[in-house]
Amino acid sequence: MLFELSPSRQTLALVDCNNFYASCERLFNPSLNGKPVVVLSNNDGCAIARSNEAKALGIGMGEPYFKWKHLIETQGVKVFSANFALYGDMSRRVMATLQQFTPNIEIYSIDEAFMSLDDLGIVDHEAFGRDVRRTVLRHTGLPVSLGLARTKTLAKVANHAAKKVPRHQGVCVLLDDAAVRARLASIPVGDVWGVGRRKAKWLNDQGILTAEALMDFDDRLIRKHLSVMTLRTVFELRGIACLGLEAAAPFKKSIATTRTFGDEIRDPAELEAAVCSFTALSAESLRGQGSAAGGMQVFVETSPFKPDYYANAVFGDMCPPTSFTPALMGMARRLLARICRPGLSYKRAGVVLMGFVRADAEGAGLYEAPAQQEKQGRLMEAVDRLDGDVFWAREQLSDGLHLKQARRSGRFTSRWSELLQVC
DNA sequence: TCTGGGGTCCTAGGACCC
DNA sequence: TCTGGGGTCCTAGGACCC
Repeated sequence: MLFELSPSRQTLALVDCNNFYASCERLFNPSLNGKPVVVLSNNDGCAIARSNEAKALGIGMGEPYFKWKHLIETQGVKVFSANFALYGDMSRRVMATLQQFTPNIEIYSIDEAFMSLDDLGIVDHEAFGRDVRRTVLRHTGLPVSLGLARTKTLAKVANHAAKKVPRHQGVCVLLDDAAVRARLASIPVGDVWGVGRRKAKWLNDQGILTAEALMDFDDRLIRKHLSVMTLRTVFELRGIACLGLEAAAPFKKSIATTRTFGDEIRDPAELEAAVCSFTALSAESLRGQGSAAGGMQVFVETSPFKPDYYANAVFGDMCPPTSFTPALMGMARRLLARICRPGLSYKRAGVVLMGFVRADAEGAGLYEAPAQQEKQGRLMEAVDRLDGDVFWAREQLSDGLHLKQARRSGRFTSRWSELLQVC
């Protein structure tokens, strides 16, 4: 049997910050309250967060800036370059507040967390939700919404309702079977967590339009035409928990640093410097989780919106696996040399680390003398403590990371270097 | 003129093996 | 007309999420 088939008795809450990045900008600039606010992606390319007022103007998620730029003049839209240092810091404050209610939380993304409510002795779930909401607002100034339900997928549904249905005022409890069914009937199948555009289209073609219809659909057809993941989603809609709370942050299996450049790069030395910067950032994150990388991918790309598009990627093996930045940079440069064609203007590049082993595992650094290894480790620790204020020599050539960020707000909460325009 | 970044997982298909 | 079959491993590409 694939799954335990009895309905779940657990209770989960999904806490989600409302329009997170836009709310963070408002926090330090109250004059933005009530006005449409949009936060842009790197290079000020497209919208990645919108206040409710901005959504009401029809500015879509991921919509390119140039398409709605005119609304700045006509509708008074306030626009900001992404300030990930600020958002990361605010996220940590929100999560710390949630952890005061229970240590059993799963930080799912920068602005979302699942809380296990079992063992808390909650009698009135609605009142509990309101308490969490009030407390987070008081501690951080950020508005959140809560959805309470028996499974993660239903908690997502409840959270959606908490945001969209005014009478819920940010808290929706969905524990009763009849209430679940009624709610699912009002939700388009494409809005269900785990059902993307492609699966929604297939389901619509089968006559499945709502989450309720998906809940009642044929398991065998789901398994045959979609995937086991989608079948899990269907079970979760039925109140049968297939996805557990993952309290410990899982080890990443790959770590990538990639950027689209604000201005295209023609000079191979500059491209190399940028790739070295990406390597240093990925390596820092790698050491942060105590891993060493056994593999690396480097890729480059010209603008896909121009003729003579060129994209290429190459893999290399690190033997033994390492987290030592100079060794990783050396590999990155060798790989880049194999795919970088002179004369082209590059718009995007990236470094992906993979094939991780624990940094202290046997085999990691097997061929380095122990004294050498220890020296390298101490050096990297010292570098990481300096928190981005150190530049590797080859990075310096890159003059930052070639990002355009015309409208970034101040670093209200961070001492991070102004030079490194990354999260 | 101007279109993000960082992840995970599944599936299909080929190579290879017995 | 013709075909063994089943297993594993790897990779590329797709789909999805925030």
